[in-house]
Amino acid sequence: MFALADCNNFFASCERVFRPELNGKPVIVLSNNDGCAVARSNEAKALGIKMGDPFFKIKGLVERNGVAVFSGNFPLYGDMSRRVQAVLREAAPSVEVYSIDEAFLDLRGMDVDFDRFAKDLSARCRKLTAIPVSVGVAPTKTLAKIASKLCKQYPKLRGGCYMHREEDIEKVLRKFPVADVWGIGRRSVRKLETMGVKTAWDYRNLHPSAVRALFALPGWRTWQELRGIPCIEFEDIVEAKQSICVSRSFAHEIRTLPELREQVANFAESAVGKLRQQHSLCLEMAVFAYTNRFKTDLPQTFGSALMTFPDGTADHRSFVTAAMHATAEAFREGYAYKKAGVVITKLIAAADRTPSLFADTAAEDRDERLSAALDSLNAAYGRGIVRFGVQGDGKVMSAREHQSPHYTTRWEDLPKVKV
DNA sequence: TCTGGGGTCCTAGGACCC
DNA sequence: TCTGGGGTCCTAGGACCC
Repeated sequence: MFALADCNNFFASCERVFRPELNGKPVIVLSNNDGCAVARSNEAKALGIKMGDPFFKIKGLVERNGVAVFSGNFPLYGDMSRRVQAVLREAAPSVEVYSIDEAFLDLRGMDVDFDRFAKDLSARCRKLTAIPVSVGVAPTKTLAKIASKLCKQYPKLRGGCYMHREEDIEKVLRKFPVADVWGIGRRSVRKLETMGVKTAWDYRNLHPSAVRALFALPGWRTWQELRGIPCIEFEDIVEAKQSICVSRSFAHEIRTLPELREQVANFAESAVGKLRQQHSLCLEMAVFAYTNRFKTDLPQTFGSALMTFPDGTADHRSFVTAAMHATAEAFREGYAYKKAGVVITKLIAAADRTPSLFADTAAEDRDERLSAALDSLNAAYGRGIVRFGVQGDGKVMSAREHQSPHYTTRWEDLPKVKV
């Protein structure tokens, strides 16, 4: 058996932990620049607010209904996520953290009452972190995902449920829209519609050769998993990322190269920080910048430039320098840039590096010590405490009007308890 | 005025090898 | 005039996830 633990309306729930008066009230959390709704409490969902709705379009609705609005507070959500993970790790020997708000548990070989297990685990998460979590247990990861969704739909199953009997699975799948199945995306749904496949049960009953022909390997795996045959690997070992991207939309459009350079320098610094944390080197970096695609009356452009590091690098100075060259190459006068980013790819483990025959190893050692010193200063005193001049104030431009405090990650934001 | 950010896996097809 | 067979590696694009 596998379990999926899914935090309900995660970002909204995190905000509520520290604002308990908002329990039972509509809450939404916005994306970068207060752009879109990316999390909604049940009450906000009931008002018709959809995932990804642009904030400016729902502002009226939000004000009329007294919806509590929060700008995204990722340090808080990341910290709450770690707390939930810690509780999950106590419950099972092997945990796969699938996203910031979901984790699979490997229950193979465990001999317990799984229904009890699911409900107890949910209750324990609630007690220790104050986050509501839905725990679904089933014979495959795909079915466990479905089980955890059931917990949210049926009050009787709140917290946790165990789905394993063939007749129960059939009953559930017959009512479960195929579009909500893990691994079935929009494109596949369109194909399936023309074939009259509407529910997970319909999909499960397709002829295997049809599945292979139309949906290739991923669709095949999903088909098998719906039939109770596990074939999606349990990945509890965190692999180093193969690519790292840092990108943002700007609060206001950028028209000059120096302004763009400042933003990109900050993206590059953030990217190299992540790269160094996983002890990798990168062979390729791309900088891109583009205009606002929604403003169709303005001239549009998508500029990008590629830099390569044949020997691999994770050096702060090399990174920022390369990013600045690439920015100059990608930038064109006369456009209003709305979004830019740095993507680094072709990552290798630092230990696997083949040094150049002609490298100046003394200089490389010196550079590495400098980069390591930057890392430790920034870790000890806060990111950006030591930075490059081109980074300006070291902050990425962003509008966040509804920012909540960093309750758990910043001393001055610790909640005060009245006595 | 205002429309998110960050990933992975798979496949087909081209380039290249002997 | 005739023009094989079998393989690997890389890349771009599609599809999907939260």
